[in-house]
Amino acid sequence: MSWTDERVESLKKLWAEGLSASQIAAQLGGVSRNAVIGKVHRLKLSSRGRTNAAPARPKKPAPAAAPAPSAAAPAARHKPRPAAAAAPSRPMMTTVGATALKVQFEEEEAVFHHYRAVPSNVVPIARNLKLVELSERTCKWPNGDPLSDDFSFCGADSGESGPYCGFHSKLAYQPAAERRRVR
DNA sequence: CCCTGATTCGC
DNA sequence: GCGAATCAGG
Repeated sequence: MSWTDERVESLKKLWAEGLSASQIAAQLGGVSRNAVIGKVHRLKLSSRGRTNAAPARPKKPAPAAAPAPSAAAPAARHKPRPAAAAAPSRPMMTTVGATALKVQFEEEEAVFHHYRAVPSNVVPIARNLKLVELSERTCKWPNGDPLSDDFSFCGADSGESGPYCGFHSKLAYQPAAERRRVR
């Protein structure tokens, strides 16, 4: 992908809207956040309006002495960055920004509801224990309204470590993993 | 560890 | 000009 006038235009717009470089990169597609940042700098768009008290970072890396790894790989200038993976067909690329944020929020909502909805339907080896009946090895997945009288915990064997049984630990941790994968 | 932008420098 | 690698920081 190259920086066509159109793409540069979108970049300017999104950057002005306050989106992060990675978010912009996702919106444009086909570029990394580094590419976006690099372009932003070349366009001299840095400041972004806000009060930039100039954080100041005059540090220089200084390549340091070469390790001289004897029979090391020569070039090694390869990049394991396909980068163009994302970009899953968007209806309109013209109206983004706030819209993008909204979409992201709705996705989070969906995950949250999934997280909360499933456990009430499926029952592992639950014993529906009260809070005081829990031990180190009992699953602490909550069932019902905490303010209700019949509020209980799964109570199934959770094994040596972890607050949840095998079933609920998946429910508890999988959504987060999926969310991460989507990014 | 996740993320952010900033900088350098080989291409 | 481009952007990966790296840096500094939240």
